[in-house]
Amino acid sequence: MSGPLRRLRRAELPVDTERLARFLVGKILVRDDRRGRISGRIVETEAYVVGDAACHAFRGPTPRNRSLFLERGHAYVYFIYGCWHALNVCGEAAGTGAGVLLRALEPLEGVPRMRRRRGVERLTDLTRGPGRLAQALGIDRRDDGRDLCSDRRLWLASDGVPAKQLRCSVRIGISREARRKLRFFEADNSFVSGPRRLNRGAGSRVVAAEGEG
DNA sequence: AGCCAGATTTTCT
DNA sequence: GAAAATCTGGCTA
Repeated sequence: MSGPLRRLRRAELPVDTERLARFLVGKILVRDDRRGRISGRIVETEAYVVGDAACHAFRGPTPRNRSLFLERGHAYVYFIYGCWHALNVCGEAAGTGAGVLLRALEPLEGVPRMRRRRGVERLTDLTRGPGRLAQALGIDRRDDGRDLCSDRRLWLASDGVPAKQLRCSVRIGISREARRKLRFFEADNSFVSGPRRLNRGAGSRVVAAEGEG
């Protein structure tokens, strides 16, 4: 059910953060180093769009968020709650701050290393949630600003398999602009984070996919 | 299955 | 000095 990996080119990334958030569900995030490869299928994203008070770029560039203003396809990695990192993909033209938070992966390669890094056994505890996935892949501030369309260590790929059914809901863990439905995920995928009420039933609705697999 | 409190530190007001 | 795009373990609010 998965073909060979093909690196995503910048030209095929939508030039719009909300569309990019939909586009990235079903794509692959790859971590390569001398010990081998860790990869996972992106099953949940959130868009933090232009003019959005919940977006870290809303009040303009600071030392922390400056890479969020890079051209689409670059990484913005921030540190939060004293112990976690989270990975975003920039979604607009250079100079415009907006991006897509990668919230959950379905593990593909490198599961033993993910287990060691996370200190847990259960497959669904490895990469379910933004902090967990960053820890499983060893992502930290050193990855901030990488170009995911050209970097050797951290990059985006497609295996040609599209997401089955895409749904959207409100975003998780924010207070500002909390009603906007900018969270996207694959329906009925057990690696998606968040409360059940958002993932099943009336808390979410079906949306059209963005592009091919 | 759902909800809550505590951990922990950077960042900006 | 408070808030923060979270996670974990424990209790049933």
